[in-house]
Amino acid sequence: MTSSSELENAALQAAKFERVREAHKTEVAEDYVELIDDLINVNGEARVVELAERMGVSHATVNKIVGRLQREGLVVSRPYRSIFLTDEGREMAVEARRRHEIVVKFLKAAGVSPETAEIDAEGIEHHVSDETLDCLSALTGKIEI
Amino acid sequence: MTSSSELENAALQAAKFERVREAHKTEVAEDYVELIDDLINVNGEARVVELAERMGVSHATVNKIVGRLQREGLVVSRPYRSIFLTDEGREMAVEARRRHEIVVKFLKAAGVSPETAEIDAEGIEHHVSDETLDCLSALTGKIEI
DNA sequence: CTGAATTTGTAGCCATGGCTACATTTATTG
DNA sequence: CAATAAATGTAGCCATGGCTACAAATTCAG
Repeated sequence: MTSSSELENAALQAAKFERVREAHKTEVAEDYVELIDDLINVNGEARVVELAERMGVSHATVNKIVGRLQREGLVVSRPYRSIFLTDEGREMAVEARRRHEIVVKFLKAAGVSPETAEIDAEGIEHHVSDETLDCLSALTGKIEI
Repeated sequence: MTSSSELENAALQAAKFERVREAHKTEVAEDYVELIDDLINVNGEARVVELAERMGVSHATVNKIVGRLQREGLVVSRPYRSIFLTDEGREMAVEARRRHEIVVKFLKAAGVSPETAEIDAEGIEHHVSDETLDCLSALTGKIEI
């Protein structure tokens, strides 16, 4: 149905790509928000330097992105102070971590090495619908038995 | 290991995000090259209008991206003519389709509806390592039995 | 074969997320 | 407490991938 011999409906196909582009917009936000939450939980605060180090990016880039997150109401930050999550940001972090963990668990259960599972999950988690997430959970249970 | 109570090594974590960013760069190329290959196989040629329609994007955007693909040696195009793949482009298309199909098959086998499977696969396929791909194939076989 | 429709190209705008370089503020230490 | 170190902020650059608007070429009708 996908490709090869027959071409699917153009509008449907366009909708899929549209969806992927949409997901990309929230990916960065999810990753940052989740990391900020982790840092707050473990270190007691989230600072620009550590975000930069853990994201593998310059502090200038972090600043820019934190600015956007603040505009979008996910984060609160005052100059030269550490970064906090809004309620909305915290919700997003929780949800992101939930997805992440489901995907990682599934991959490991499927026989993927822990290292690869972590790496692939980082890319996959943002593109998994609730429906698929449920199926992965269920499958993880079955495999483990 | 991922998050919650303990923070993993910063360099490792950075490497993962680095990897995801890297994948993003090739995503667009893979999607276009695969679609171009499909169009050539089915319609005999790939034209800008149809790429635009199927990607859900303006023709100006397609033009810009095709320009990049040509700079990168994946595609050949002359003004006002249809678009062709280079050998490298064709290889990328074949590989992309292979991944796509493995992911879709797996998702369907896992109980995801065909529509959702197609949608999610579009986002997932670019972030799945060879190791994971092998595990998904194997798992698909087991589930089907 | 000419005129209209379609397709393609191009220019110029925008936001994002990279970067370096430099400025400023905060923290540390002698 | 002053001087240095570290962290943060800001400016300005780049490429990407969106867009609209307009220009040019090609195709299709009549």
